[in-house]
Amino acid sequence: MSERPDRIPEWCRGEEWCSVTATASLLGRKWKPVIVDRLLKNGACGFSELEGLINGISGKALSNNLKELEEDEIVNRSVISERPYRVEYALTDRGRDLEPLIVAMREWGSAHFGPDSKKDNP
Amino acid sequence: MSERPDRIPEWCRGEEWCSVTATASLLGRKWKPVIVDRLLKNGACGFSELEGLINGISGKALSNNLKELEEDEIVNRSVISERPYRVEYALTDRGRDLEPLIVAMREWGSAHFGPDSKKDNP
DNA sequence: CGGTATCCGGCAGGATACTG
DNA sequence: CAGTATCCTGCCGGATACCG
Repeated sequence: MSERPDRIPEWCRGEEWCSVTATASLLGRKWKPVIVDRLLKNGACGFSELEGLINGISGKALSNNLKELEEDEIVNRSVISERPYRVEYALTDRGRDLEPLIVAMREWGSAHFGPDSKKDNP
Repeated sequence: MSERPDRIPEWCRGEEWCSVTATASLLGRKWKPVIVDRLLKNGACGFSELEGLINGISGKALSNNLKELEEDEIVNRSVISERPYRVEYALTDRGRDLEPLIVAMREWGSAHFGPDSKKDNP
């Protein structure tokens, strides 16, 4: 498949300052980072399993986002068994490389809005 | 202002697995991480200056995103001078705390789509 | 179980023109 | 310079119903 997913803008080529734009183009949606987070923590998941792990997501949104993540080679989908029908979504290498990014999101989020976030002057 | 911006969903409260959702709610848009990236690299900027640093953004999008980032206490806006009219956007402490996250985005982006990204087997 | 089809609303964001 | 106003588009995503 393509080295450069269509989701990354055409004008965004190589320049160092473009890398954030490129990343934001692939992950900058409501659910994508959360999906990657759950796959990092739980390993490969089935569809409904993933749905259960993500509070508030609708089946359609999950389906669409998984499809795009697959196109962008962040997630890999494989059929595990035919009867009963079982599918598994797992991170690719590229997807696993997102771990530091997701960890940074977790930390920033819980530092500022989490259970033990310190107010202005603790 | 509010500890928990409205943009973070109501059901997202404290639980550790919510921190990614919370962060995605605040930054998970097309331009926000890019804006933070530019402010990190260039320091405080005026409006047009920032517009020039961000390839492809429209004035309206920049205006809207800055307003939201300000509401979420990630960016601070201050009027520098009245004649000529000058404004400056700078990161708050909370905004500066995003640096590791933005750095992770830069690194993932340039590793996978950047000028010197290695193909599958270098 | 693992989705797709359809309908539908909202909002993000582009273009352009205009203001103080 | 630093925006706002308006118009208009497309996509995102929720709800629901249905399929193999």
